[in-house]
Amino acid sequence: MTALAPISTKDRILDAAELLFANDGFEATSLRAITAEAGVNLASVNYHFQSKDALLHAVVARRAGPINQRRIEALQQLEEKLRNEPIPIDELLEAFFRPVTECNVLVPRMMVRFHYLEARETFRAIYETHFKPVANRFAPALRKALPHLKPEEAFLRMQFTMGAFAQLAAGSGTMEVVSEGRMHAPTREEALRQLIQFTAAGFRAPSLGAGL
Amino acid sequence: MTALAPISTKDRILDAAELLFANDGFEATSLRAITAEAGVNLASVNYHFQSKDALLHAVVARRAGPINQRRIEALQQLEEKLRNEPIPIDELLEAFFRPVTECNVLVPRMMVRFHYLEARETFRAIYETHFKPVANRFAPALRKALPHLKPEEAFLRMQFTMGAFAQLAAGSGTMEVVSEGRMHAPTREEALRQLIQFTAAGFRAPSLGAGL
DNA sequence: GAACAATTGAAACAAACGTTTGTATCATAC
DNA sequence: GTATGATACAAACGTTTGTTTCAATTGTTC
Repeated sequence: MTALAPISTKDRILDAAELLFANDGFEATSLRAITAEAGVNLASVNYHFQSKDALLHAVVARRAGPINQRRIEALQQLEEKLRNEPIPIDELLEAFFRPVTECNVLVPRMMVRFHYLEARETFRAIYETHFKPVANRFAPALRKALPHLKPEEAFLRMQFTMGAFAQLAAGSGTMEVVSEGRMHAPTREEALRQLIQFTAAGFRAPSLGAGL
Repeated sequence: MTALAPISTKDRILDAAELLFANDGFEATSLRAITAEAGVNLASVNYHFQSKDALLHAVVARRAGPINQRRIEALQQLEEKLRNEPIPIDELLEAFFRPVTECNVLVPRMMVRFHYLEARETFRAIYETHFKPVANRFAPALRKALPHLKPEEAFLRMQFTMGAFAQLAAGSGTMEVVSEGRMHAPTREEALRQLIQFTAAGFRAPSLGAGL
């Protein structure tokens, strides 16, 4: 086998775009920066993909597919194990988040940036294609796990959870910077466990009742 | 008194920039879009402010000052009321978040976009100036409120909390869109109470101990 | 090894960007 | 009544953007 596999131009573009989109954002990343990083010609982006927007779709699609597949597999295993019993909220959260934390660190950061930041219209399409189906798949199990919450409350807390994860995914190195070196960043596994510990407790908190 | 006060060019630019930065982001918003929205001449941005970056600073500074002042006032009141007793975590969270939710809705959304999205170097300066001081002011009270957590855990959970709030602030209309109209968005007061309920429970969750 | 399609390369395109320029307008002060 | 300052304006600056063009090169198939 070859020591270093020859990487196709297409993949080199995807890798570079993923890196730069994650670090600088979509708008701020030029095709020239991408092709320079990838070591390929400028025109090859429009040749292999059709436009910068289509490149963004391809970058996301390459990662979202496997992640969502593993999410659904994990959910199915839980459903089979527990039959009709409600799935505990922390196991549900782990099924949803572990596949993301176990892949390349760049991916969640990039996705988070798109999640509520920029390229609004383009992201809308990405959301509909790659995130909405898996969200709909998890929704019933989530409802069953949270019988004490009204639908609006459960939904709002799921949003909080997404935000907490986003903060984790987006901010690589945030802890060192903000604490000025006094603290070390947790490993990915530690961070995942802390995220689940935090958000599961949030979900289990009593309903606020009347208000909402 | 005048029914509708004449708004200065400078303020019209600030208002328009705040609106467009919040909705489209910094990079994606051109000075031409800002001046068109404000109904002023293109050059007036570089006249009243010096650059697009400096305009961003001004937009943030106009809002961050009053908000942080009210945050610190609320914290002082809690400290005086409770003397040396630890401040309950939910009261601490309310002191921190209520001043933000009670101001113009655009502001938190805009700040969130900058918080871990774009204009990295510019935002670093904004963070150091407007957010770091108030964060340092709250830090000791937070530690005292969370004696069961290691410093790293407390810090990580504060990050989760920021992310949960960010999701709330960034996504105006998210609930209607994602739920496809089945749910109505909560009022700001309801959302704040839900945020505190969720994150306070997260903070109170037991330490994970050894790992981190 | 010739023929052909697929891919890459350098260069150029129009459009949009942030910024600068020079001048006009308007108060207020002398 | 004229000089002075701050502000507003239209126009153009040079640069960068995403995209296109077309010739050169590569890889594959007969």
